[in-house]
Amino acid sequence: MMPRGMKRARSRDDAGTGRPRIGVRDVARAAGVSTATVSRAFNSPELVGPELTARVLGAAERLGYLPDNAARSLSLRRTYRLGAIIPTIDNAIFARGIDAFQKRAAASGYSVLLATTDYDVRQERDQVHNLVTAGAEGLMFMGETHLPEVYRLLQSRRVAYVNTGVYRPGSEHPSVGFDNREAAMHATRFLLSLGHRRIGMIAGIRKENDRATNRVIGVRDALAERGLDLPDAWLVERPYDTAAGRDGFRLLMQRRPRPTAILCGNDVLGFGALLEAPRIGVDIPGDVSVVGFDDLDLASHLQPTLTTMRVPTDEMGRRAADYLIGCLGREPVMEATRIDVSLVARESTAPPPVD
Amino acid sequence: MMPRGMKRARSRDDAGTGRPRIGVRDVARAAGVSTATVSRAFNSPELVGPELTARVLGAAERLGYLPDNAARSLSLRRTYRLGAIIPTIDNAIFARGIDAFQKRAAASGYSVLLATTDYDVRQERDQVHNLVTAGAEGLMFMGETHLPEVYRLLQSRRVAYVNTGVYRPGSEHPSVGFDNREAAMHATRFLLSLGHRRIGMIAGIRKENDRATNRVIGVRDALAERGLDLPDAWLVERPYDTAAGRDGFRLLMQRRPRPTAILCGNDVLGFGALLEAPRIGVDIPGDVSVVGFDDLDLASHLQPTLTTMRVPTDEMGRRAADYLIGCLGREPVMEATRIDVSLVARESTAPPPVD
DNA sequence: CCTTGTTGTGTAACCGGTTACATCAGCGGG
DNA sequence: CCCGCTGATGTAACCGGTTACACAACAAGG
Repeated sequence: MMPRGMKRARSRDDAGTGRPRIGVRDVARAAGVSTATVSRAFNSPELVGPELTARVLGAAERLGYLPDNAARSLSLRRTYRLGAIIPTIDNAIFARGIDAFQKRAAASGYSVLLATTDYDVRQERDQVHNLVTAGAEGLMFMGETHLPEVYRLLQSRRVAYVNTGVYRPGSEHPSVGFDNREAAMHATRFLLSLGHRRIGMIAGIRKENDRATNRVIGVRDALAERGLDLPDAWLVERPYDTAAGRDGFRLLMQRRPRPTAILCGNDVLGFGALLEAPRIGVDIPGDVSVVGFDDLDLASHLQPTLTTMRVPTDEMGRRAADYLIGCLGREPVMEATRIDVSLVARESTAPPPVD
Repeated sequence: MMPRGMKRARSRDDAGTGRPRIGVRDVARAAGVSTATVSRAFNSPELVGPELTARVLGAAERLGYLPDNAARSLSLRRTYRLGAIIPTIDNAIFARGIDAFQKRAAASGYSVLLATTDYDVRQERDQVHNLVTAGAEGLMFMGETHLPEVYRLLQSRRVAYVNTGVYRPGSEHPSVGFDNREAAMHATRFLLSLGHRRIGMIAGIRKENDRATNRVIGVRDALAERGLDLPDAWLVERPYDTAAGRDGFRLLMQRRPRPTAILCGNDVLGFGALLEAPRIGVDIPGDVSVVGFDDLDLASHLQPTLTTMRVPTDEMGRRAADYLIGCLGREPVMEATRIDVSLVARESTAPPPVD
């Protein structure tokens, strides 16, 4: 029969490849102290005599000790892990937000798990489940439309979360962002102030997307203030990519009467409009004005430069991280944080043509 | 003195907010079985009688049991967590790769930790440290230039890793990607075949960036094959953003003699060139041909459309995930995987002007 | 000199799944 | 009828840090 020691010896190396993993007990032995002292030397050195601390750290260094994350998490009942769930990482606006979120999280000792949903709430639900079982203590969402079971899961597991890209002060759900309806109204009012009365829109897909939906509502509401409306013929709904933007623009340009200004659901659609125009002989802004949404890097480089709503997603990502970290640290946190968006007027907008 | 039970009771709820967390022991009690059976019912149901399995799953469902990730990781000595480290998420080419990487990982039950380095190897080292201590079992890198201590850490911790965006069959480090020098040579030969002899380059920052470096070398080598060279005056080095691309293009256009073709270190720089040209009265491709690198979405939409090297980063991300997962599953894996890149000829290239 | 603190360190029991090993039931063959 | 084997289930010892509590040493105050 195998001696007792054998089993333990095998269980402590990496899959039989030799080299046992080094733990607090090893460091403790090497430094001639107890495991408690080792742990304290790392996490609260002020509780340990200075020369002992040095001895422990020295031994740890010498042995190449790195604490085991899983054991630490289990013992502390804290993972220091956040999750971020976005529709797609392929849109620079989300990418930038995630980048800022991750950097801020890292600065506070949190790591970030990433997942994408392709704008599908069912994929979102699955990913939320994945992230939560992977130990995420806090989740950053894009938008506020999530399946009820998602909110239920978060509640029952006591996972902190925050909806970004939206601002909803009264809501039961925390948010960091801005009011999409209001922002769209602002952009629309700008077009109205230039003299436009026939305003069309290339919107994103509204199904299960509160931001896309509210931007359309914003345009409608701003038009309604002047007794105008947004006829179906002037509203096209397209996925957020450049080809779709071109396609949508071409379609709107075929309408008669045709709109003199077009508001796009985001910059990528706006780029499509800008790039399609010269190919079908439409002058921007001479014939038609175009407004985007997000202010991506390229907006200021295309010809003409694109008038757009600037959305500081990096700021949003940082604030979202701050919110979650604050929650988890049991600090007082604001339930809703407003991020300032502003209209950046560039070359793609002008008064409507006189005809 | 506080009775023994008290402490345990407190330690089992979430920070005093009530509701004790539900564990295998609770499920076992509710189902009238042992903890071993509960565990087996979840992880290897074939070892458990069917009606018992059902009883266990039912009880778990009823109690809202979700296994604790940390405990599982500790016990299994597996985290099922991968890390991805990229220069920046703000470039669509990386974003797309990460997206594919994450999706493939999720499909195999792995979650993905994300970190960015801003093209700085010291930030990279810190992030590697973060990800490893956060429990990453495998790491995906961009490029192969990493600090020696990074490789040392990975080795000593037995963390799997793979360098992407490069292809290095003989190397001691696994890679998934393509040969950047060769790809740049290919693009350069294309320009040569159009008749260009004065070829310039807007390169990315080469310091600590093997891909940027090798692309420059590739251009040089392809030119050398024809007895040509790349004078310093025709090589500008710029960070990967559109403004820098415009700037670099303007500079090259001021050189006398000026190049008739420009190869850009990536598409973002290429976009800059394309967008600057009309503003300074340069016709592309009439006066100058421009080639990009990556084939981002916009490359086929700008006017003129951009000739570029297509790099299927999504495929690269998937393969990288496959590689790491294979390693961790102790399956046989290839040490180097080649990803096909190809030149996509579009409107931005033509024979040089006759002058 | 004997309390009463204060500070520093050690012991060992946690955290919550997993699984080696023990146990027991049922079954076929000798 | 008994033995050995197979298959299902239970018991309890892990995994590796953390920390409540015990305890020792030493200083200050009475």
